[in-house]
Amino acid sequence: MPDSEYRDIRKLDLFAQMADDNFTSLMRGAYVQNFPAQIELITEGEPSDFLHIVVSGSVDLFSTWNGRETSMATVRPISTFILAATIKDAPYLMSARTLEKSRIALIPSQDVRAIFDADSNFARAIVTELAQCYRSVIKAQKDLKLRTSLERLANYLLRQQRHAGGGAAFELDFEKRRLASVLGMTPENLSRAFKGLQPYGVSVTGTRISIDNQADLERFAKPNPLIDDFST
Amino acid sequence: MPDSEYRDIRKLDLFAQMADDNFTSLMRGAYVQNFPAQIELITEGEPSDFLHIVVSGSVDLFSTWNGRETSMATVRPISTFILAATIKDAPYLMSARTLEKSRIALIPSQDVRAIFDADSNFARAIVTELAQCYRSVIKAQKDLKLRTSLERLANYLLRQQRHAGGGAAFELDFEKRRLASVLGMTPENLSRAFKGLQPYGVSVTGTRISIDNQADLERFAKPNPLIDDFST
DNA sequence: CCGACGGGTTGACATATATCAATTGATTTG
DNA sequence: CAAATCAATTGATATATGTCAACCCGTCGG
Repeated sequence: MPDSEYRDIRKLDLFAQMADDNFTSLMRGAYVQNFPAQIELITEGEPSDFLHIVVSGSVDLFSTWNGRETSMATVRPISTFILAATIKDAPYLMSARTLEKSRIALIPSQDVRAIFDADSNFARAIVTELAQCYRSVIKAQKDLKLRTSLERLANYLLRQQRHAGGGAAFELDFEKRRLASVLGMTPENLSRAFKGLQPYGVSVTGTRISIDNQADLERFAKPNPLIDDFST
Repeated sequence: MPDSEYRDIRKLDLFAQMADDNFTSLMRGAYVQNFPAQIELITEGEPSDFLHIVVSGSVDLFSTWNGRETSMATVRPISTFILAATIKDAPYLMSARTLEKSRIALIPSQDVRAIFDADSNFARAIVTELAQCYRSVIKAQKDLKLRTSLERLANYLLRQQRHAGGGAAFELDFEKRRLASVLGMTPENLSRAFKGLQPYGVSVTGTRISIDNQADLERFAKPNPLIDDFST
């Protein structure tokens, strides 16, 4: 593993505070690999042998049932995924596939569990990370159960806008069919939802979004920190 | 706090393995209180000063947005709620109200965080509990995004049946309007959904459910451990 | 006993969302 | 360049779900 990557991983909240030698021994068992786009990294139901870290590229977490499929989340550098399965030594609940050419680090789950017991800073970081993940899913569930698809899209755009720096115009960070799945609707419906937001000053050209009337859109979307603020 | 309650709480997965004196000091700051039915214990958005434990009775976790409300989960004895907010020292994402006369133990959040650092067995238990909670929400989200309301009801009935011992007839454990909210539908729709399951051998009399054709219902519901199995 | 109340149900209807088919437009590929 | 491909869009239509109003039927308190 190149030194720069090693340092990037070290800087993750999950690893930043732990003892040097614990981090080193965690990394000793780890390996890093490049994957092309559209490769299925893990499949739901399989045992969770490795904690995964996206070093570069991006990964889609999705689930299937009865022939249907839905996107649950997107993982971007640098962060981990399937931490909960690793901790519980339980089967993956979601599958993961690369969205683009990606570099993934794999840390044996048993090493993570062992170092957890040995390093209380690491333990605290894992707990914080898990609590964060839990709260994110709760927010997503509130979004799904309390809002219509039009409201979900409106709030998604406001979040994305803020994430992109807050300017009136910004880019969607993934293709619309995946956005539709993340928001819990069909691509056709997303297309109509964008039109439905035109009266509130939203215009779309390809992946470029422009919010021409911030106040109007916010009045419609009614964003709420207890749903839309990812940092708390 | 009576001795029997003290021992019951001690037996919780969360506290079972921790050192005696740590448990004692955790309980020293705690207090237990009786609440009547329909009392709002916590309100979303407020700071999370206490970890809550339902000793007896039951508690509804719910959320609101823009005048709408939805039930997120029901907490029954003996288990904790809002662990994640306590750990992160962040605002509650959900409100909680007693469904019936209930006895609730309250442990100051800062004590939980302090003992976490001092007791690695407690730390591990918290991580396991949080991972469990996280996975439960992921399952709930898959249920919501991948299934129709009829399918959700069918699978709920199968889960409830198993929970009740597996017999052909069993009782719903809460009122239908709340069940509707938990399943993400209106009471009217739930009523129709029950009718929609009649062809699969489901009959309903008040809160009593009878599954007359197990195989038929399962063929329709297609239960899946990665969504419906709460233990993994 | 009566009447108020609340949960549950039902029917009629409105709205939201999905589905299917066809088209466009951009990109890739031979 | 032309054919093939695929995401995105659009229109027509079907299905799912919500809303509103009415009603039923227990329970509870006067």
